[in-house]
Amino acid sequence: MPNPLTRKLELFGELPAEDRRLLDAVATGRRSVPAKTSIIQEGDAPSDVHLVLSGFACRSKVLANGQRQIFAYLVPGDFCDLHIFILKAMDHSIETLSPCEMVAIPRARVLELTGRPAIARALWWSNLVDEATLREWLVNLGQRDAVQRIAHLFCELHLRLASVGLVRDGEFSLPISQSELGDTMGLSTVHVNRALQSLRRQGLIGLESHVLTIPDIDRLRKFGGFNPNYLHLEGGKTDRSPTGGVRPG
Amino acid sequence: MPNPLTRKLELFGELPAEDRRLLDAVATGRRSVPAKTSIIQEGDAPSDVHLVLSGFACRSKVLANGQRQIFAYLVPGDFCDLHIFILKAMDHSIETLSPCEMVAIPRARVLELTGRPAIARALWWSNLVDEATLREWLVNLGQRDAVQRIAHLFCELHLRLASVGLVRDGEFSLPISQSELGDTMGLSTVHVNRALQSLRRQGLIGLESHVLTIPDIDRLRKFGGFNPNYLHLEGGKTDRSPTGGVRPG
DNA sequence: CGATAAATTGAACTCTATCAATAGGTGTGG
DNA sequence: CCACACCTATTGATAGAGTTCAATTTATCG
Repeated sequence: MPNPLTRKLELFGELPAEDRRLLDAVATGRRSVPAKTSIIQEGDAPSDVHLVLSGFACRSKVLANGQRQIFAYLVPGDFCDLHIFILKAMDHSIETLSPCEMVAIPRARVLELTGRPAIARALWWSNLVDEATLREWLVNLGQRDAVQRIAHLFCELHLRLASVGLVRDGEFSLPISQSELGDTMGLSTVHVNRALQSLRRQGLIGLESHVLTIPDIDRLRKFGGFNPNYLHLEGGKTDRSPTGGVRPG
Repeated sequence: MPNPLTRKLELFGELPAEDRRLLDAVATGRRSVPAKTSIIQEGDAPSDVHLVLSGFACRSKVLANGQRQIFAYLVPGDFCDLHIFILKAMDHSIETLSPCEMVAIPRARVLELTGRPAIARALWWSNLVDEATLREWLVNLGQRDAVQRIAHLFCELHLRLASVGLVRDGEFSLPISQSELGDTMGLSTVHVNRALQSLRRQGLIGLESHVLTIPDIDRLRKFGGFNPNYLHLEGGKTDRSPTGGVRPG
């Protein structure tokens, strides 16, 4: 059973068996981290690279006045801080949203991985996708109203989680609070609540006890103006169907 | 006289003379591009890498309803599309804002550059800074009101342009319209206009015939909540003074 | 100098935030 | 098992920031 990192990187293209073995081996020594726990603080210079194996974490920054902006969700298969090889200090923080399983991979081990050309290319691809995602979030905050904005985010999570096998029958676990959603979308908690009700009322989503249900993903995509091209999944092993290679079940 | 690319990359660290020579040589064959001209369209798979030598260009995306979001300004020394080595197609467009001078560098030439370890590292650094900038813009859109938002953008441009020698006495050329500013900040043209007036009224900026004057950068930074750490200039040849190594003149 | 784009202003309207209160859930200690 | 504390979700009412529409003035450019 491949770990989520291997699974994600193979979306870019098939990996040599030896590479796959190396990647799978990296998931040993996992540790459980409770929800709402800081992994890395702004200003830190971590020596290990952290990888999420289960649960949701996030990148975020807290302003002087206490406002917080979350600018990425880290889901299983995502690296937290690959840039430590270049940058002197973190310019943002990383913390868990839900209880997570993580591994801390020593620099040397990561260098071993990036020494393998296929892995290096896949990691580069993954980094470019992260960057494209950031751009799409900017479009989301700049151009869409609250309801569309949240719909768009849910479409993205649906696809990203499906690509690591975490979606079943259009349902997936969304272990975050409405206030955290607000910090993600630049909205107040109250308004997030009302936007969610609007989505439910329109039958676009179901959301109960932190399980999100999307009865008709195409409808939600149309509503939120979601176009999956920025996730750059079309070149790899996935197909070009409207759902971007993701099928229920 | 080094070109702006060389100058920018040396902010990360001194380069071997031979590397510098290679980088400077890349600026031959420049061509002039008028304002508001498309360089690369979403969906394209460009074969050359484009570099800005003078003027302002931008990354942007236009939604189905005609709304546009600009998510990066490309100023002298910035590459437009280094990712063509990995991604199959552009997920956004690039166009000039002002008249620009650009060069199209063939893939092979770029590979020659990235074959030099010091250049490769500097380019990686530059890419990470671009990504951090994107995150900061997300904070800007998500958490700050219109006036602070614009103030923050101006502080960033001040520092970035100063780092390639384009700021004199707190003044620099800002060859973009208020409507483009609006597309950048997720604001209507009308509101941008009023926000600019507010900044002028407070004596935080002067802006006349596309020349921006910042009489007191520290005051503007405080107002906009600007912290230059995300531009990661502190590790290179610049100092740690409050202006991040940038001095008038 | 005329034509066109950009900047500016006013007024009405909308979306989102804020304040405040209530209800539901969960975990802890007794 | 209950009481309590605390956090999350929900609802109502009000205020504010930003948009939209429309008109006018000011630049800019051939």
